[in-house]
Amino acid sequence: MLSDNLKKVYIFSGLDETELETLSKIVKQKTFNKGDIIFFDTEPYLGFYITVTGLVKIYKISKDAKEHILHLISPYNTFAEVPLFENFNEIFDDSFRYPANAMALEDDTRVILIPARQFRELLESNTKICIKMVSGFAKRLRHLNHHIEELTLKDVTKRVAGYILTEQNKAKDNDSISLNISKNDLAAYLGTIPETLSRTLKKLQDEDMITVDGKVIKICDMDRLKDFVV
Amino acid sequence: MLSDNLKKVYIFSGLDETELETLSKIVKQKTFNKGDIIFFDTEPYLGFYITVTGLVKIYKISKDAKEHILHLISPYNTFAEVPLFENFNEIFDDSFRYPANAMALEDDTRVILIPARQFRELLESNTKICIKMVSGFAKRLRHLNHHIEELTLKDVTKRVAGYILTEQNKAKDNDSISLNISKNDLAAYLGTIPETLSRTLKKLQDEDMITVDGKVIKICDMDRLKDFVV
DNA sequence: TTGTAGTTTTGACTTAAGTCAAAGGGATGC
DNA sequence: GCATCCCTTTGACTTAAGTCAAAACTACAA
Repeated sequence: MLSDNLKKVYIFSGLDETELETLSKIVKQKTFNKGDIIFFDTEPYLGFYITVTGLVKIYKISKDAKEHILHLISPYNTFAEVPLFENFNEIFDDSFRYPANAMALEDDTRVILIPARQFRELLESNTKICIKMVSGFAKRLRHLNHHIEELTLKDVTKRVAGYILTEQNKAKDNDSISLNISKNDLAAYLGTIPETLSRTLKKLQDEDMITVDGKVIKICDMDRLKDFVV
Repeated sequence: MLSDNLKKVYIFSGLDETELETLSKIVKQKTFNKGDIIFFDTEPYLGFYITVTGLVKIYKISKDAKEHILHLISPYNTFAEVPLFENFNEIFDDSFRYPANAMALEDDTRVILIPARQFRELLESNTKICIKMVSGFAKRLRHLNHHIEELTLKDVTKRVAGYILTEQNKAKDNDSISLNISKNDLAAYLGTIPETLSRTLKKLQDEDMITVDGKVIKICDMDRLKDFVV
């Protein structure tokens, strides 16, 4: 049910049943297939989104068609909330655009659109949501800081090794990870290109730190991998 | 006066005189000289800061001593607010560290420290501040998104040209800018090294787009510079 | 003024990572 | 089945930007 989905979203976790009902009346649900565009950075801003199922990539494209992925949004996480706060008045005219592009990476990617105006009204009357919003932004800021640190201070090999360790840490149960995105997308996320990523994984394999089998990467020498990334 | 300074800080701009008085009693003022460390990323988190005079750089250092500057904080802007929202309970134990390093870049750099606990209490009772905090974070997020876009999608020459145009846009009055930071720092901010920055500026000069005289950069061919960066 | 330290520039060289082109793989649909 | 498309890998080559070392310039202090 819709309000059950909303409840699982961090910023809405403080709302009671009535508030959730009210909210669920103003939101819109949409479903996308793999490769479908959710929005382009040229479109007027309508509001922010929640991923309910599937996976969404937030990305930028340069003039010469290079792509860089800023975020990968998994279920019950939000995206495109930043423009909400652009400027109290300007949001509601048509000049506002989405700050990046969003694409579904899996079939049956379901998202919920929260319209900007209604949400802003809710926010101004509800301190709890507001504080959660700040916390959510803080988390996002930490992620971006970390991302910049990785991109500027580390070479591709260290970034790849770092990504593997982070993913393994999330899964935690065993020493292998299964990529949920294509290697093309992983390359774009790590600030490199598929060819280089491929060669890098091979290099880490030749050094006996990992084994790669399709989308499954197994960590063979955790210790060496760890003090290699730092 | 202290509360006059606080009033000029965006997130405090909604507070009345009494609230400002209360706030000014819990804050601490500190003065630093050029090159002084305000905090290291190894120190326990005390609270966030406001720059009142001077300039502060927020930066990261890699194991092999490479530096990257994340932000440059000018007067009446805040820094190190993100950890405030790390986790409601954990902030107050000693395990919390600053997420990056902060250094004064000018003599007589004055900052105000807002202690974490007291500010959190203020925040929970004051929706206005909370909304301004979200807006402030949104602005920061936009900046970081832009920064990542620059670093990943553009080469050094485009980044340098982009920086010049942004600075000129801020000043606005004429077509030349005066760097307020050293070229070493500018290089670290643009994700490169001093040698490369020097050569890049020379290249832009040879192409007759700019002239460089010490810290003053004059834009000679605005149009060409503009459609060069995109 | 000279000294000293820090910043910036220049030159010669190296290298990590990108480009281009082609060949394998794997999945999906007809 | 095979054809098509996309993803991934491999090889050969190029290049942007980094490294290292030294010189030039700047600024302030003795």
